[in-house]
Amino acid sequence: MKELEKQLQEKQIKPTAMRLVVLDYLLKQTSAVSLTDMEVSLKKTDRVTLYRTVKTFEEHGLVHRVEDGTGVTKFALCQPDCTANGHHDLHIHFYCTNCKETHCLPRTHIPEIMLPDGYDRQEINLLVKGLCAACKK
Amino acid sequence: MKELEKQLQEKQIKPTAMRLVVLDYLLKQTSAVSLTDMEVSLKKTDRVTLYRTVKTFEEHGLVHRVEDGTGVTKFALCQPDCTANGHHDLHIHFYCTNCKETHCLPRTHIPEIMLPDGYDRQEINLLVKGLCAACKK
DNA sequence: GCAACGCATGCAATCGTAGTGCATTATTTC
DNA sequence: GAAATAATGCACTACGATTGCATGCGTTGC
Ligand SMILES: [Mn+2]
Ligand SMILES: [Mn+2]
Ligand SMILES: [Zn+2]
Ligand SMILES: [Zn+2]
Repeated sequence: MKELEKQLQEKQIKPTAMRLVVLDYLLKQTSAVSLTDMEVSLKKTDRVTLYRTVKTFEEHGLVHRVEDGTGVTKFALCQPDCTANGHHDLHIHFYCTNCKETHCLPRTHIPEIMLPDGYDRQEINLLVKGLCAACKK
Repeated sequence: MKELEKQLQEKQIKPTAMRLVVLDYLLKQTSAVSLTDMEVSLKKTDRVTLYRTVKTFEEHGLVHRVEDGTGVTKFALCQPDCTANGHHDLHIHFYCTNCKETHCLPRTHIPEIMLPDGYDRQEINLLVKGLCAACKK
């Protein structure tokens, strides 16, 4: 349990009981989760508290939000090099149209994009939809 | 006006009064629009009718939806080669963090993505956020 | 022309998620 | 331990998406 506390403190997040539960839950996930997912899995937790917990996590560079085109925001743990000053784990997200799961693909790099003249890039979101490895078989 | 009717019929969409109004409006836009945008601009139109109109357009390959991370779905006219069997105008979308407009960049091609083994790509959504040419100055 | 049919439209209502306000509770500081 | 500060829980609001249903309207067969 001390391990979880340390992970929070490294990101300057005070380790409350609720936050430890949420972090523990996030560490066990293999795909990005919505607030509703969390609410269902972690019984007895208030949705708004979860909302503010992941918001805090996001602001401190512990989780990033994933936009997978379903309309509901999902969250996943960041790679280690994210901080409160910004998220640096630029990677692809994959949405499986069969199992509806959304995966981070941190190994898959985003290629350089040539924008038209005058456009100034600040951020890139690359979402690939299709069948995940488990569903393809 | 016959021109508009023809455009609908080419996509197998029956040209009703409402649909002509919506298509005319979409042709005049320089950025993707939300249902609320349409509702405000086209007075006296019912939101649900607009919803179903663009849905019909989308199903027939006349418009495509644009997910720009704002949480609200936007729509824009397709390139000519989209049909009811699928949208084929794979291109980048650009969201300007200053003016909040979302542009299709149909000239900017999406580079090839190498996915991990087992993943099967069906669709790609590439969203770039930053400053548009007008706002950068 | 007219009746019957099917699709399009408009209105009301529901649903689901995001977000805010505020009182209560826990934690830190002195 | 008391005061100050931060986190939590509950109530409620906001808003876009979506459905159900009644009505309107154009097309077709007669
Ligand atoms: Mn990710
Ligand atoms: Mn587009
Ligand atoms: Zn899958
Ligand atoms: Zn702009």
